[in-house]
Amino acid sequence: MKISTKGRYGLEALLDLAIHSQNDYISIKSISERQSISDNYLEQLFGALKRSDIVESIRGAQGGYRLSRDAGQITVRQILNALEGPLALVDCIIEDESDRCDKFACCVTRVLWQRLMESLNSLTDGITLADLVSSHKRLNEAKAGEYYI
Amino acid sequence: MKISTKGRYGLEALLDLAIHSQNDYISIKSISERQSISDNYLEQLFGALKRSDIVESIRGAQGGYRLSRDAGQITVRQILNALEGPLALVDCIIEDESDRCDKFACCVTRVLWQRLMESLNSLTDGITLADLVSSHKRLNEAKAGEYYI
DNA sequence: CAACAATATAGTAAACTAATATGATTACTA
DNA sequence: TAGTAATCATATTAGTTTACTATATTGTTG
Repeated sequence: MKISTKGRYGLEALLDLAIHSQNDYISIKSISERQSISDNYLEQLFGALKRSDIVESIRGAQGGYRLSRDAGQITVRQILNALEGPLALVDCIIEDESDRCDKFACCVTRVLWQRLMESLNSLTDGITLADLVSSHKRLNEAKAGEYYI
Repeated sequence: MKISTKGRYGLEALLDLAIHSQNDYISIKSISERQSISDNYLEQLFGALKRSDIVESIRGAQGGYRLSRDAGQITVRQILNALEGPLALVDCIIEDESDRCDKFACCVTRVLWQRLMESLNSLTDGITLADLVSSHKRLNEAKAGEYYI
């Protein structure tokens, strides 16, 4: 019941990007170094993020990635959907999945899985990358404050 | 981001048990046949369910399993915890896990994973096996009704 | 004792994950 | 225009996990 490193790393990398880019393009390499994630692996993730129109890129030297819109317009749900697919705990509740079973017990529990997915969806819909950025800033200030004790 | 067959099969098997047992002991084999789940595999799941005090058993001929308390007192959360562990989407938010990372981006997203877990917890806390049973009964009646159209 | 059923532990093939590797393409800079 | 820094696209792989299967043991009933 874990999400994979795709979702975790991807979210952390996007947070790094949102913090370090002021609308300018940031290279995978610099993100990879700050967050200690393999740059080769990050490239794959950013490929998916680009296809989902969450980031845009410029190739070549001095190229890189930046958010394709304001951080406040990018939700955690969009990010996780791009990297992990739908937040469904079982396959049979995904729209285009047709391999539904016909056991009575399955039909009953399906409603349950659906409710869990909806709850994850609405929660992640309500949190944007901008929220994470400001939560990071608050965390940083709190940390800085500790030195004065 | 899927739960494993442990949680799925286990929940379906318990629902079957709740429906077919009136406080009497039901064999794994009969559940396995009704739900088409390998009986050998179900035995493992019921082992875990017993250790979590969700079912109790009697060995030997005419033995089997039954719920260790009223279905209304058994929550979906208890069942999933027994079979899948805590509903944590990442490891670093589990109480007894000490392998916390120290990357700033991770700390910020940790709060997010925590909120998702809490939401799953409170939702599954509010649904009991008895709820699933009655939802099954309603589904069955609706199905029976269809024949009269 | 024979049939039945839970209990416990070990083994395994297949699938999946998390990378790694390789090479191509593109664009900026000097 | 040569060199280099970067994205882009696939393929490969080591390791892990999943979903069972197998085997043996213990206990219960008739």
